[in-house]
Amino acid sequence: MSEERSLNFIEQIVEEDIANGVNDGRVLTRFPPEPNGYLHIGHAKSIVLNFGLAQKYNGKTNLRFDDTNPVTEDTEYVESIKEDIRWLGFEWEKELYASDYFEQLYAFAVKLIEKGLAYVEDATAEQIAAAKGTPTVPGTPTPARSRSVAENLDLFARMRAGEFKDGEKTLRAKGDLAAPNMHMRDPLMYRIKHAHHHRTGDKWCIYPMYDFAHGQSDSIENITHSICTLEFIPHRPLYDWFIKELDIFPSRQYEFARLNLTYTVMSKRKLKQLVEEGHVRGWDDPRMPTISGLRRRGYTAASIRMLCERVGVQKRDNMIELGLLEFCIREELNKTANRVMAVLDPVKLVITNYPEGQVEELTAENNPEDENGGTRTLHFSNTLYIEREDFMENPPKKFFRLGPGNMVRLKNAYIIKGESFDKDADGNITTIYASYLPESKSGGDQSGLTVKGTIHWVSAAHAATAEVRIYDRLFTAENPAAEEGDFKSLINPDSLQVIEKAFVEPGLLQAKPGERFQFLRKGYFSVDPDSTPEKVVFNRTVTLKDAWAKESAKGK
RNA sequence: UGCCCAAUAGUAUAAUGGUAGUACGACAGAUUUUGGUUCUGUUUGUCUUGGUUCGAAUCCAGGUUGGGCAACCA
Repeated sequence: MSEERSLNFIEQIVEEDIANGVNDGRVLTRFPPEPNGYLHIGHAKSIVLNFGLAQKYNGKTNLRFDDTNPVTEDTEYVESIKEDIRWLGFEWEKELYASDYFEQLYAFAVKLIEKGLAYVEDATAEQIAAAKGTPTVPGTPTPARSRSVAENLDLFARMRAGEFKDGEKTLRAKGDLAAPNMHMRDPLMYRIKHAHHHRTGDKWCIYPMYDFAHGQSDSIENITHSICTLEFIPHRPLYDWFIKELDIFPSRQYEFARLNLTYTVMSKRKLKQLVEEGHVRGWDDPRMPTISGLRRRGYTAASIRMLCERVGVQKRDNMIELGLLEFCIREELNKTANRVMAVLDPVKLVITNYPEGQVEELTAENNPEDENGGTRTLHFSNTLYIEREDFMENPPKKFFRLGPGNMVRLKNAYIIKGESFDKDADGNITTIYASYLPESKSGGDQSGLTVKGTIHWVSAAHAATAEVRIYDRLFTAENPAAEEGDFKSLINPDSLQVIEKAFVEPGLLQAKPGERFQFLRKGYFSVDPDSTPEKVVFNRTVTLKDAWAKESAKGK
């Protein structure tokens, strides 16, 4: 009752239908993936839409695998798709397969033949294409178009019986060869494929085409609102035509614009290529826009759902900025992720006036955004690691970190003042020396000083090591699919950086795969399934917003 | 070229004939033991030309631009 969110155009249609008593107000949607690849975030939009609509209007959603092409499909994909939908937080009413309807669809085809609305074609693919004409030139009938009903019935039965080779015959609908919509010019309904199907095995050698399977499957299930993407708009007249001529339940098709995200690709074909050619480590590589990739990267289901809700549902093509997805995950993790300190690019810091060998226990807040987040104990000593970028030999004015003579606070510990440093033969700083102010201890600061900067650290003697994988956008172009040439030439060569030995708080050794943390000042990280008890592996989900990075980039 | 779909700040999205609003971003400031968070403020928009109307982002017509379709893929 609280929010007054306006309805998207599909919700408006559904509400009108309910108001008009269409289907007695019943709402049944379906999510219909072809099991030939892994789900990506574009599918998430469809899932959130279909399942969300049903939830909102007291309906149900079926999961239906559109498995009408045996040569591309596999059970492996079926399993991953189910896992991903569940992970996103949705449960389907029925798990169904278009292949469950092969017998029924065959009967539908026979009915159309009997009505004189379908015929068995002898022509090859090339001949059919040639006879279809062009958008401006009407098609011409092939000789087979005038076959008798009896002959068509006989031939179609023999197609099913396996008397013909692949490509030798097809079943076509008798449409309108002059139709401006090319899909109505005698579209194919069945083709012969002597191929093993992942569910029906070798029972069938003829398989229905999308156009003769999808709408009919919707109808068989009594789907009320069949929601698909924009490219199926030209198929809708066919969808309606089959339903009308078959006189079956009138499911209705509605189309929305698919989700596009900057700096990635969203076509299954391209994603498959990235996997098969080894540009990424697999479908669940954390750089992939797949659901499994995003999950491994550390994205939560809620953040993906939030994105889908924020981008809305429309008919205009769109390109969503990756930044919006990042906003969604930061928004959630800021509230839920415990803060820890991790030094990714370490340099040694020695506190010259802190007694050698002394160890002090300090208290640190786990999450300032969470009152019940609790605290943990940190160990402090005279030798620490800090981030290399947190020290500058000649700091510019706005650099609020450590430098010779500069003061900075060590998070949860003391204020220190930079003194000197050692360099190796190559000019790299090897050790930084600083002094600390004993009266500036966190929680009971008596120093009266305020410093601009606070940096994170770990005690060298107490730190654990971990592998940290830093990810960046997979492509260098905003819209790789739109660029000239091979999209793979636009792959970002620096999309993965592996830090073999980062220093982290020792407590992190107990972290379990999937756990998420904020590495203070560095970003949100989640534990990768590659982790072992000996070596924890972290994936960087997303950086924190970084005002300093922006500021320092200005000078260049 | 034929048919179809679409067009509102940088990106998305609302306003359904009656004050063009919201979010993300950007910019500025305040707060801050994370250059994070939070808070405040600022900036930028109805593709175009006509028409209907007291009144048009919205309806109509023409144009422009972008996208889709012409697979034995889905």
